[in-house]
Amino acid sequence: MPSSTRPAAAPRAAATGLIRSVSARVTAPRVAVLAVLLQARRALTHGEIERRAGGIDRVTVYRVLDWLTQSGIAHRISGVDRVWRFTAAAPHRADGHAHFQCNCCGAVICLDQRADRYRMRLPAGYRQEQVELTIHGRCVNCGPAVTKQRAQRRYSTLHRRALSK
Amino acid sequence: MPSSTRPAAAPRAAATGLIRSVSARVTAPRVAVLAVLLQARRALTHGEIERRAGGIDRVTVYRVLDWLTQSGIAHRISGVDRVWRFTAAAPHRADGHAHFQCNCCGAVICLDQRADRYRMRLPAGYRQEQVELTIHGRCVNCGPAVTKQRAQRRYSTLHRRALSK
DNA sequence: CGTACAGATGCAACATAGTTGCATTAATAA
DNA sequence: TTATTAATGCAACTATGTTGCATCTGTACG
Repeated sequence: MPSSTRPAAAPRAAATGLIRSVSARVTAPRVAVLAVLLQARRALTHGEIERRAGGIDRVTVYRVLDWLTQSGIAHRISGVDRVWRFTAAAPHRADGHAHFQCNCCGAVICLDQRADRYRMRLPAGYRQEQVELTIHGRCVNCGPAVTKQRAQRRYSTLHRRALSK
Repeated sequence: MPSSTRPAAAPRAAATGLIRSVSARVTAPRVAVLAVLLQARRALTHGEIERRAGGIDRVTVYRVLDWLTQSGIAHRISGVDRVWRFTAAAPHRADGHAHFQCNCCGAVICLDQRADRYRMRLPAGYRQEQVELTIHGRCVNCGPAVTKQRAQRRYSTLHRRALSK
């Protein structure tokens, strides 16, 4: 099959289809960014997406990600490290699923379990709208934990460092 | 009681005691910051703490908050708006309790319910260490919701604005 | 196929939250 | 009272994200 030999071709075609499906303009940055998300096995930060998409303006990447999120094509997660991460929003997990974030490397993945079935007792006058449930721990790449305290200390600082490269 | 007429006296005394209880130096910035936290009825951002503590260097406030968190005296929460918020860590809620964050004004409060009883199925090789459970919705001050979509759009932008003043 | 135009892009400048290095100050122990 | 050592304050820096505006381009329409 000569037309499918380039590895990046399939995600780009899927990206184009998704963008067209919300009747929006199919532009190079949108296709590139969405193709990156479709290929990722975990949630990516803006920086990671920018690097993988290659040659697209920083601001445009922000705007494309905003747009993808508002269109429901992508999904935005806030980690403990004050950084947004994005995934292509597969339909089965469009809303309310739980996440995992690694205490060591900061990587975020989506879990299958729903979070929005938890109803909490709130003070009078408060209304529950969404539930955000994130498990923190060690991912498969980071192996078994060091001490609990060391892990704690790494929480905020190391995350950012490890991920920004 | 002449010694308790100044309203700020009691929190400051409590703050001093707490700092001494971990055998650390009792300094003016530490007492001021911790007294602010002890008086707060919700989690405060760095900016709010700095303003309320009055006249303490920005960096020192960051360092005091870091130290309070690492000493277990204070407790750090990451909201959807990429801003740390801090509370004095009451013993009963030292670990694993849920939080509420308002979609409208961004305010964060601690809930009584524990979050760490939730065990999630994780992919092979992943280890659960902490659970973070945050309910998003409308707080009592912000009243009933507008449309769901409008609330969504406000999610990231309005939070920061509303809170930074 | 050519053209018009809404809307997307790219650039520069800005804003905000947090961090680092280092000289000075001050809380505690002796 | 003094010495020691940790904490402070200042300046400069980094990272993440936003805004304004001129230019370009994907799409619809002729």
